Amino acid sequence: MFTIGKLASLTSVSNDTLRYYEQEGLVEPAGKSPAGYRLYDKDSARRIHFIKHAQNCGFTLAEIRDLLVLRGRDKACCGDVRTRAIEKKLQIEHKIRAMKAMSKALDQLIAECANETQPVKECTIIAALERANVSMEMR
Amino acid sequence: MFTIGKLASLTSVSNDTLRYYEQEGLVEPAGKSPAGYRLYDKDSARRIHFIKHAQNCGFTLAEIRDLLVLRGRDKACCGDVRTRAIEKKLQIEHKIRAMKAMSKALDQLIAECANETQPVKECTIIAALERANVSMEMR
DNA sequence: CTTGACCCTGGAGTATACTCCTGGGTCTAG
DNA sequence: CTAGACCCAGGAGTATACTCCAGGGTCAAG
Repeated sequence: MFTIGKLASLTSVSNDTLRYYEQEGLVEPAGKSPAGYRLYDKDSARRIHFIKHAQNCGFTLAEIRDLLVLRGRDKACCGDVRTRAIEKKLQIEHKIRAMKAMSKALDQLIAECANETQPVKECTIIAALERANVSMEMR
Repeated sequence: MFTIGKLASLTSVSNDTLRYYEQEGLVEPAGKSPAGYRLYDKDSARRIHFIKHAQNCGFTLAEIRDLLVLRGRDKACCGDVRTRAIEKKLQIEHKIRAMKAMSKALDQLIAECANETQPVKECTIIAALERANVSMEMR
């Protein structure tokens, strides 16, 4: 069991952020000290890592909370989680395609702009980005 | 030449958003009507598409403005754009790796949770996400 | 028994990217 | 010549995800 500052440094988030997550229903301390200090355990750290990872991958805090709540409900069916997972996977795949197109466009730009003294007008970044045909319907 | 509503529907953004972009220095109308209506041309539409695409790929409006401003400066060297492009490419590659890990974790989840009536506790989404080893230092 | 590091709550402030509202002018079809 | 659709500026409001602050309690070391 450790206090908030410890968990904060273990997970590289701030005390404030941890309290904010608690307020938003994402993490509960494992317990409280007699003085009212939040006390956390290893599981809390795993939960924070989970949150950060999921966030990194494009889940919002609300979505993450949903997943965490589902996990908590013994009666919830796998199907619920599965549906969400499939939905999210499609979103992620879409985003990956967009990012790959962007990456390619950047590659081209980097290659073609090797001449450092050439004026920008000759650069192809804008053309490359305009060419890249990725749908716009993403958030 | 067409008015703001036309451009809005052509590019699937709202009138308000277009005015906001103008305010933020991202798009100028090609001209104004005698009554003060904004008038746009095809280039405006291309610019909006560029903005939306770049945004979709993780550029912030500030970064996009920088790129657009650079394009406008005849004297700017290709090197400036190139440096930004390389930086952004690294960020994008990092993000793509994270998303791929997430996608894989989701695949696994979807496969393992094929039994729709299985309780969530048996699901592996959290485990999968916790296993996925993607660095946390991303924004 | 005090000092400094740490913790608490509650609330305000920040950045980004919109989104909506008020109160008014313009334009086109019937 | 009027109704309805569209445009304007300026400013307030929203959502997300923090971040900071005030005012005060707690705890371990010396």
